[in-house]
Amino acid sequence: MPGKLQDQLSTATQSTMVTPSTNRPSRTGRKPDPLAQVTPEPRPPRPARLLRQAQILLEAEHQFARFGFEGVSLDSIATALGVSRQNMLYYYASKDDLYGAVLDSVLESWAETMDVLAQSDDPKTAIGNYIGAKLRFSRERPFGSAVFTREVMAGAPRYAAKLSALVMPRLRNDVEAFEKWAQQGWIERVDFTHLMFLIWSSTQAYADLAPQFALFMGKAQLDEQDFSDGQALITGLVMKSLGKTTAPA
Amino acid sequence: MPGKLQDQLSTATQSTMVTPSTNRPSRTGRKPDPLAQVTPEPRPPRPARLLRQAQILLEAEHQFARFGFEGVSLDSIATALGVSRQNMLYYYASKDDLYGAVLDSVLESWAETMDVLAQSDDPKTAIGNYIGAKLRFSRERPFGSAVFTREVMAGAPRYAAKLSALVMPRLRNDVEAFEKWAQQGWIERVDFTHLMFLIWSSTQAYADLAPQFALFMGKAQLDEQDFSDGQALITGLVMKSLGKTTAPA
DNA sequence: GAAAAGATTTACCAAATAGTAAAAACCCGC
DNA sequence: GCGGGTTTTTACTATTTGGTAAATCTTTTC
Repeated sequence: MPGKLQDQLSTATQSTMVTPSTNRPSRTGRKPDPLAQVTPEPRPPRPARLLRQAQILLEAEHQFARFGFEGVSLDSIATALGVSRQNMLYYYASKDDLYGAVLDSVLESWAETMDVLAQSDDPKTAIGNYIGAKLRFSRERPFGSAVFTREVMAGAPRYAAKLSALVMPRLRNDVEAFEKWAQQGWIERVDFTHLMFLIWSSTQAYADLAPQFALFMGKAQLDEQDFSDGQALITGLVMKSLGKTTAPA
Repeated sequence: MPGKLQDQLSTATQSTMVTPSTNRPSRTGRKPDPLAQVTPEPRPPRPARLLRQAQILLEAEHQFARFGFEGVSLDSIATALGVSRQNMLYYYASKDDLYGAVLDSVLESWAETMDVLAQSDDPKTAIGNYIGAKLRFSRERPFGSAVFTREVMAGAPRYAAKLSALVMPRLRNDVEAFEKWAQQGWIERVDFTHLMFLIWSSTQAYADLAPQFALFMGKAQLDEQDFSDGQALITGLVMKSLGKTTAPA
């Protein structure tokens, strides 16, 4: 699946740019150009490097999703990629670094889907788009989704700050969107906080618990039809509970 | 919390009874009574043993819930209990044994709540009781709940058989209960499979994601009010989606 | 084509981990 | 109090793990 890798390439690039900690300092400790101390000018990384980083990130995401941080060894990631652990440590200086990079890239996409709700004025289309976006994320990024859930379940031991900074405001924002619509009389007033919890958990489940869902349905994995069935069910439930789902004029 | 421990004591007892594998064979390998090979007569374990087993099980449940199987060391469980790892291995012969015992005891309670749905003829009360039972389980056994979810998320690498045997039939049974009510015209027909997924995941979230929910609500942990708010929201949603929720006569 | 920067390999290490073996201490019914 | 089963402790192992140091390719740049 080269497409998927390509998708993540940009993320890897960005991640590298943002966190230069992955650019190991040269072992000699000597500056390459002592005259230009103010501008280290860390010349752009080669494409091959970005590709490797993306490959590592992808494999790490898969493994962290299934076995969690402690359950994955750098060796198992490295051998899965056919490289040596030491070589991998050249790209990500430590296991924590790698894990952080995975979570960064996941959280970025995750946060985007949270923004979908408030992007439309009409509650009906907004909610539909929102649930659709969250389920699409579950379908397209199931491993990343699971990494995220695992981190939350563990009490976010190594990501509490970013979670608070990225996730909480968006949750709050979404609740406020519901509140606004209720105030305008476009939707029924229910407990929007818990409604968000329900939407969050039920859509997330189509990533985290998908294997179990599939097992129950007697198939190897969920197909597109299952996802759209789930979307229809969830959307229908939420819509109906909010009563008047069409914005006037 | 001595009450909680007491609650689990029975489970531990039962678990020991059911799985005599935790009763280590005597190190000599020599039968204590060569005349009575047919009736080993494994004299009832002392109360102290059961207590210890229950303590170990409880602590293991807590730690496995947060960090998963691979993320927990026997030492960390043992030191948390103030005993030596080797002593703990006397009660549970291996890490897998211990993990299996935890999952056994959790799954037993979990399966019980699944049976609540089909125990009433009236859909309204049945569904209400069911969602209530599942949320109570999330509240009273959050760690066990999380262990279960973690196992499912990992693809049930060491528990697939029991999951299929215990969970799947119950899920199926619950879906059938919905189907029956629909056939009798008591409830609206929706996709009951996905409805079960929604109920499962949204109630389970009040255990697995509770810390995150609490964080969002600006408190240290969810209180009883939050759980009943959640129950009201979920129940209301499901009820409304099923339309006619009162059984005729 | 030589120097420099980038990438990979080889060698090594200290800590942690699950598990084994057997001696020692303990407890309980008689 | 004594003998037999039941715990607990002590001692030890083999393996895995994340990480470091430095030598050795390999590629780019001038």
